[in-house]
Amino acid sequence: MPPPRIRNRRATINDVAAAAGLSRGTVSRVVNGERYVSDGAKTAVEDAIARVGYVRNSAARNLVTRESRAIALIIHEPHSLLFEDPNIGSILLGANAVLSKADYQLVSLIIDSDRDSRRVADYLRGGLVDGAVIVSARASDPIASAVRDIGVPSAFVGHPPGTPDLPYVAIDNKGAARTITERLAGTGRQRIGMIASAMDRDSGYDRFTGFRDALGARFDASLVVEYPLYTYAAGIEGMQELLRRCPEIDGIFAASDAVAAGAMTVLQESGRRVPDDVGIVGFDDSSWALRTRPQLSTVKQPADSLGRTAAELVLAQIRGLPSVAQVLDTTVVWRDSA
Amino acid sequence: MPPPRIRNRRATINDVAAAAGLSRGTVSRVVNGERYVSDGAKTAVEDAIARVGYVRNSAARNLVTRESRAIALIIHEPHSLLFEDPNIGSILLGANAVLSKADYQLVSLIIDSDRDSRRVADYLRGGLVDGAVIVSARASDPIASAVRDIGVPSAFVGHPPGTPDLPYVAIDNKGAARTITERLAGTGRQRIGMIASAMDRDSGYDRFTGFRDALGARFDASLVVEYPLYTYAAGIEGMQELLRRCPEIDGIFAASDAVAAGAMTVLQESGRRVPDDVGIVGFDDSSWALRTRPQLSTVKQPADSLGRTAAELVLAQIRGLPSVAQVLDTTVVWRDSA
DNA sequence: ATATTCTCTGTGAACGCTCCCAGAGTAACC
DNA sequence: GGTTACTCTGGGAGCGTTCACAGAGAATAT
Repeated sequence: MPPPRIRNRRATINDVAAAAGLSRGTVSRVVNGERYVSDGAKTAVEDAIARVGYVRNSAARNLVTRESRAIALIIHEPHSLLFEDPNIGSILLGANAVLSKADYQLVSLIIDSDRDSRRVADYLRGGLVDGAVIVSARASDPIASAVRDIGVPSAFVGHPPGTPDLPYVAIDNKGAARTITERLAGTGRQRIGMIASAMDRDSGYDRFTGFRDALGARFDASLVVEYPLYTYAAGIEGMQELLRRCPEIDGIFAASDAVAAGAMTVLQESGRRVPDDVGIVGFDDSSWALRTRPQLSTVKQPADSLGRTAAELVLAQIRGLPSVAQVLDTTVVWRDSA
Repeated sequence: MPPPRIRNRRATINDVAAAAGLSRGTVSRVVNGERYVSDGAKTAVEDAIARVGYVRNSAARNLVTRESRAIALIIHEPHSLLFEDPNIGSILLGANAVLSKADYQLVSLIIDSDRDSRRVADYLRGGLVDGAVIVSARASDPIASAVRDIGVPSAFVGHPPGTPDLPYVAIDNKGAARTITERLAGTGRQRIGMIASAMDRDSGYDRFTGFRDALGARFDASLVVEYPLYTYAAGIEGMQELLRRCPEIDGIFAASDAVAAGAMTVLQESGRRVPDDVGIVGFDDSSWALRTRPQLSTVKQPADSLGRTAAELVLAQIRGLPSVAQVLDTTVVWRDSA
């Protein structure tokens, strides 16, 4: 008959109870700050906890309470964008602020492969989180349908087509694109083009349609180029291509500030003056916008609020309250590039 | 006497066993892919799982196995840096790649307040992760000592002073700074200054001392300015200050590429040509370096490998293998800014 | 033919916690 | 002085797993 356990066990609630000369139940009450504990018992337990070095085992607790007090934030971005997209950081911090205040732990899970996708789905299914915020899932993203199937309270940042029934928080990309395009046209530009990006996402597609609608009859499909990602590199290539197609182009709507920054570099290297020869506007009002010379006119996207609101939507569901999709306002920030 | 439970319970392993006409043990064996289960039993169980919609409860599993197969990546960055520092994304993806292959889930926890700090410590203590990678903890960071006290396998990216006994992976900031400063001096510059940042971290401090050592007797403390963060804004301010102090300055070592980009903007707006009038070098070889005109000479920091190696150090500890601190190589990338 | 090994299945005993109920003691009310 | 309420404590039951062991039957070796 071997000794029951050699492993140096971590202290459990029973060890604390023994050390304090009280029962498991009382220790639990102290640990959870419940009522109906005498002062003497409380200090005895706190003493014992310190003495034996007790820390609560979350797995055991979660098992019986059926909750984890953690919310996942799932980031599904193409590799390179994780570095370039400044919105993600803001969304993350916004969500964290809300959840932190509600005493929930935000855990970020990134998906960078199919394998990750499956593992993350398992993580959600296993009950390790009470809810999930999904950032920038694209159309027909497997994680989107997995989330719905699992039935965990969730909210999307952005509105991926094909998941109509799940709560989301988004901005009116189309309306904002229309507004800024109209203002760009209002500066007297005649040949206005667009460097579109990420057309497989609502954000990219809607910015394009807003642009098209704004120009109406003046829309010229040959002045639109399209790239998969919102990157500086896309701006470089896109601008080069547009100049090749139409050297007299005098207005550019770039799908994001990073794209606009790339485009501006090409414009200036080609000897064109911004905004005198060519006007250019971006989208996001990220830190990019302040780094170009001249500074960018752009659409301010409330990334922090997107994160906050998404978190609130998830919390509402957890609490059994109704939670409806929300569209947040954007504003045009008019600087010097157009 | 009310019915035992109204709540629509999720299916458990027992429900599966009943549906399959087999025992709990056999179901468990199938779920975990163990040997010694007949083909008939296997398909019967798989069938039953699909029928009742069973998913394993991770809390119960973690409780008995005493592991979670998850590793935390703790990001403790000042608010604004989460957007600007491109290294973080690479570190994250590098760590994720290694852990994913080993079938561990990476969970990122961000610390943005003292409250977060405590909650994250609780999360680690609670056994919800089997290990932790800590990114960019500063000197005397409470989370650093918490990690040591908790005794969870861990590794630091970077080497915060004051935590000598924990494994870390870092680059030789001092040596790299010395090398690139020497090469900058080798281009014939006479008045070389530095825009230092983040001196409360090993990276910032070591880059400064490397710079000082490289210049030896030619080091001039009045040509060094210091800012708390590695930002574009620090580059702007720092360069303005240096030009005020010494208009004839002709060489700049910026503590990071973002800082260098800010500095270059100021230099060019002041009418100085880079590299003809002033040579400038950065640090990181981030995407910033390719965005400036001329492109930056800089030190290539293997951010992806830092993440990978840190993850490997943690896995080694979990497996009971020795894990020792590592210093990764950097290389100088010589472009056109100096 | 017997002993040995291997395959397959079932079941009790944890894992460490919270929940709930019972019960003892004390205080408050009429 | 008896009912009623409130405070405090202890301990059984159960959360959903895995693990270890026992044992039955089939295959292989002696």
